[in-house]
Amino acid sequence: MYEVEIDRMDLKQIAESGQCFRWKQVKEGTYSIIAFERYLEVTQNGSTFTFSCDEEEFNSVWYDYFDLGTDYGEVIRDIDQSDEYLKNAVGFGSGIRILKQDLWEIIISFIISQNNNLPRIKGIIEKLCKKFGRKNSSGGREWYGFARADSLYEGGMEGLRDIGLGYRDKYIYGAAVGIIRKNISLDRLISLNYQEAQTALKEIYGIGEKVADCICLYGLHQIEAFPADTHIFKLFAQYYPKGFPYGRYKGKLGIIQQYLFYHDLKSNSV
DNA sequence: CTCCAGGGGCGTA
DNA sequence: TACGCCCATGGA
Repeated sequence: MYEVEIDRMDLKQIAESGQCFRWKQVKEGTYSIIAFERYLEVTQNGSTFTFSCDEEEFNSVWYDYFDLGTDYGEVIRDIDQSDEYLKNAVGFGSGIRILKQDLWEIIISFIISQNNNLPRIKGIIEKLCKKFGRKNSSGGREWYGFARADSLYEGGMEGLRDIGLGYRDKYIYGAAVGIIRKNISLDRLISLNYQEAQTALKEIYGIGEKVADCICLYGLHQIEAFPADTHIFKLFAQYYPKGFPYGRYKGKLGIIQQYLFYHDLKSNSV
């Protein structure tokens, strides 16, 4: 157990912001997280967070995962105060952070996300991990690591039947083949800048501009990436008829996008 | 450039 | 019961 004070972080907001698919609410204020072949439980009480790991693991793994080195307050303070819609959206999701997640997991997760809804995405990923992930047990609990490329490769296209991927199955299998045959290099993607990474990702079968931007933002932490989906386009048409001020937020558009997306998602579901 | 399939669940009428 | 809509993309 490790207890720490963290400003501007809200587990519920992060969990529901559509960037992670393997968080589960254990009880009010507590979430279980599976990432990097580790199982973590975090409890939030105001700005006090209790991590189920020790201090060493918190510092070496989770500090980075939660992007605790970035001052989101600075981003928030820089918002154009005359932009009522954005100001409202930021106030609504001010505890959101852009997680630094595993690149392979993000590539697969966001290929699955295309033309899909959040509950179904989570269900598919859970099935994939159960079948192709490493089985772990800790504290009398059983959990699966993320689906591994080599396991997916060995399973072939037939292995993906009954997962519910639909037409996305060939993209997932293709990505696994790409890793095994070294046509896709995760290390190389990590070394590229945003534009280069986006271009390289779009060359992967099943990845277009939208998914490439999601992978840049959530898997490579390129915070200038601005994934524009139907939520964003609708909101732009309604609230920014003269165009969204992209230039105003250059270099941190990804964070701005997350506030807008989360606000739209939540305000439409209530 | 435009059009449309392809899975499947869910909200809406 | 039907139909549109999903954090789109590839292929015709």
